[in-house]
Amino acid sequence: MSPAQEQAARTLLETASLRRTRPRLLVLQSLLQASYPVTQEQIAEQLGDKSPNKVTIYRTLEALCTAGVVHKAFLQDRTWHFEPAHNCSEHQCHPHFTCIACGQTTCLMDMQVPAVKSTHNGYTIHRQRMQLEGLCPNCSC
Amino acid sequence: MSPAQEQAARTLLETASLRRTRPRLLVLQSLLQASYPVTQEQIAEQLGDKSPNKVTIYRTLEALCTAGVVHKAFLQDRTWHFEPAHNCSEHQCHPHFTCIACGQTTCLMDMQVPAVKSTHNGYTIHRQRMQLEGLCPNCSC
DNA sequence: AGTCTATTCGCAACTTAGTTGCAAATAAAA
DNA sequence: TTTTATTTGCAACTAAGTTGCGAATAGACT
Ligand SMILES: [Mn+2]
Ligand SMILES: [Mn+2]
Ligand SMILES: [Zn+2]
Ligand SMILES: [Zn+2]
Repeated sequence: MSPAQEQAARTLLETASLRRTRPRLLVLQSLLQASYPVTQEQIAEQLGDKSPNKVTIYRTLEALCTAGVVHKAFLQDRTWHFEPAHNCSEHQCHPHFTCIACGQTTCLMDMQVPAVKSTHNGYTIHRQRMQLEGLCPNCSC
Repeated sequence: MSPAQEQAARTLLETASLRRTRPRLLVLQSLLQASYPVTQEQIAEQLGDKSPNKVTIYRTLEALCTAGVVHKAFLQDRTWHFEPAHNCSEHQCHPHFTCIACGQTTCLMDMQVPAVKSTHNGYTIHRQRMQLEGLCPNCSC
């Protein structure tokens, strides 16, 4: 973990008005250095010996989500995958692509998805999530 | 359950090359008469005394999904919601809207969502799911 | 109609992501 | 340094979905 990321984690906690605790700094750094959304288990694995307790990771993720610093990106195999919210706008997150062959999920930051109107027949739309399935470049062969 | 729906259920089973058993007919009829995606538990509840065993409902839904007659519409609260596939195209399902106030989910059959291209930077896209969150007409007040 | 067999069903036991209650530890304010 | 509200870790729990296996049955064949 780079010093820059450690600093970023501290700043995010301050932004969120959350106490600067060891578990929170570790979880945030783990999220920041990942290049795709990760699960509680992946975070724990990545942190190894230093990892906080499972319950603490979940509670930290929940607090960060409530503060808007982290998003629940998608639910896959009944498991939530989390990512920093810094690349998403308020209403529209980038699409996520899951390969049905290798299981790998990718953030399609460069794909243009037209945002739906914020209202539709009386519905007020706060958030839009796009989930794509198919074959990744590797598995398309 | 109308006789028409009973007939529709029989036809769908035939289409899917699945044996016409009591549990399968019941599950299919329950799906057909629902106006939104439903869970295993909702199906069991709706069928009441006549409901097949929980495991049988899951296995039936799985078989119907494999046959393409039913779709897993979305995962909510770690629970799959199923619906007949008859209103979806091969690649694009209609968007689903969940109200964050009352929890109700609606199929937005009339919303135009531009289908993403079937390829993107080497990714081959087979299926696209759009999930919307916000306030339903009732709760927008 | 009766027989046969591959398929399907029901039950009990299991798996696992996520949650809850509570006592011990600690961040940060005083 | 002291104090206290907040946070953490542990153990036990919850609940959707799965698995193994013996019993039941759809549908083919006589
Ligand atoms: Mn992403
Ligand atoms: Mn639908
Ligand atoms: Zn792949
Ligand atoms: Zn509502």
